[in-house]
Amino acid sequence: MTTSLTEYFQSALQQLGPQSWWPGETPFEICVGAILTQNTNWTNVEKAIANLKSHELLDPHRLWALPDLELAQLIRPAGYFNIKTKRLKNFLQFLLENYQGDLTQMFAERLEPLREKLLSVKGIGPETADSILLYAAQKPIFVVDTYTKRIFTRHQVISEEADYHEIQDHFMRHLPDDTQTYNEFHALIVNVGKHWCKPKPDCEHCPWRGYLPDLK
DNA sequence: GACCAGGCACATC
DNA sequence: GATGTGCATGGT
Repeated sequence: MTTSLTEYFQSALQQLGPQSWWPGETPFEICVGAILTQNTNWTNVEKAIANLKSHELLDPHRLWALPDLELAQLIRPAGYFNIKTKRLKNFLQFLLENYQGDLTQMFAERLEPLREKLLSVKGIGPETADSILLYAAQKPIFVVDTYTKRIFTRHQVISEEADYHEIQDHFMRHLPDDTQTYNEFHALIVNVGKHWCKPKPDCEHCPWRGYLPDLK
């Protein structure tokens, strides 16, 4: 008995409700959050973003003008603050040089070319690029993260050795090619991953317990 | 005190 | 091409 991805999606949506992602107010805030949350608990990222907000720095030109040392101190709670300072500045330089700091201009580009350009920015990898494209630009691309790999390898939907692109491709082939579906499904996956499919899983209470393959 | 969190780039073999 | 390592804070 195998379960279609659409069934996983509908089941989680019914049990957990709409997640209303991304947890950010503006497209620029989402871009910043996507970089800050790399390998980091979201609650830590929230503190960093609150610092930027209180200093009225959630703006491409203002953030670019801020000295690296000051930016690093403000985003300190998000961890890896030195490397993330550099990554944020790399993204800002890209945005300012190519689109005059205007995300609307940047998002007017077609999905595939823009994805390639984002990946060329040092510090933006596939998950960060896709998060920006899906949640800030609202383009139809599926985001793969550690939870996605963990949950669906445990469920034997994908193989252990599948790479980012293979997993993404699998999801996009088996789901409606639709921004809202990709948005909601990824958010539901993170929810399930955070609460039940942890390194030490709590399968008994997981919304997807009924879909677990029989283990010997 | 150990473990974990919505990655990514880089060194080394 | 595969594998290992540095980056860092804050919550459980």
